[in-house]
Amino acid sequence: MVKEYDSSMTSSFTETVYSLTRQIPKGKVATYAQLARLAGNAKAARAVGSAMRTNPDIPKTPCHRVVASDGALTGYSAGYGVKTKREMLLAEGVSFKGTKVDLPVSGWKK
DNA sequence: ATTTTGACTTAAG
DNA sequence: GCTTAAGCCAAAA
Repeated sequence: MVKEYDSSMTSSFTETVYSLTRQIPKGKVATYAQLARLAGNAKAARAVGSAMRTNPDIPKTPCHRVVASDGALTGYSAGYGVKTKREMLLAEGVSFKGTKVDLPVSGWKK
């Protein structure tokens, strides 16, 4: 039997980020810096975005719930870009402040 | 192994 | 409030 590596056991910074992203409750949003910090590297916010860009599975990893440190919606590989991202968050009950997310209200944890 | 790039963040003008 | 510059880390070429 060929040894198949368990996708849920891969030890990588990116995998950790995916796990955290899946833990984001609906109607809430987390920032890249937040995930980076929870992943172990507070300064790896950029790497978090790179990991998301790899984006293995959309329904499995709600990357649309991840926004910039200021609540601004950045990039998005699916749909029409940030446009779709905003619609998805809005549909989940996330509060918006103009073009950005109201972090104090819809921010993940506090 | 080295270089490039990228869905970031903060500071300064 | 927006733009530019520099700093940071990790994955891909």
